[in-house]
Amino acid sequence: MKQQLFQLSISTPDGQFIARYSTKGLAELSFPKVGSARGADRTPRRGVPTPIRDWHRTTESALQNILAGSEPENFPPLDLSAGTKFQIRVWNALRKIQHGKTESYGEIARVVGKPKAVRAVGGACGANPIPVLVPCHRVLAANGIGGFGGGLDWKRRLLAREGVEA
DNA sequence: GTCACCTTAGAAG
DNA sequence: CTTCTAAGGTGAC
Repeated sequence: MKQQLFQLSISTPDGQFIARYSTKGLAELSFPKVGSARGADRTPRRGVPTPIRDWHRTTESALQNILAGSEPENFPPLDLSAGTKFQIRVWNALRKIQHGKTESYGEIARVVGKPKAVRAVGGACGANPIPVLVPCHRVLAANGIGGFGGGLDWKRRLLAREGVEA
């Protein structure tokens, strides 16, 4: 059974992000599609529960803050229940990385109690449903920036905004 | 079952 | 210094 997600868009200087909410919180966030300026948001004007509209406000503000290179004051509740036990631990570890700081895949692996599961951490980052708010981009390889599934370009840009040298 | 992936420490050349 | 290998979790085939 698949539960209904409420999809709303967020306009930023970098384009239109798409946020999807479950009844538990923000479940997904996706980068703008290049070139598509049209309102692809299937925002159900009348079916959005009040708490979700509220979270969306917070998400918008948090996202815009991060893109502008500053630390968000508030985060919406995140619904990470789509992930596996391991992935959820990784994502929670990522959320602890402070703005402007970075960790290596090895560090995260150690934090989640699987020091040797470095590559698995990479996998979990790639599976991260909420980029930017769950800062998968703050995880670098031990010898450089490493990779980035949805465009290494974004990773570099986000890090640059935070004043991080990659 | 096999392979590829946002990795890395260590051994060999 | 460069190259190769092995090892972990997960999803696609």
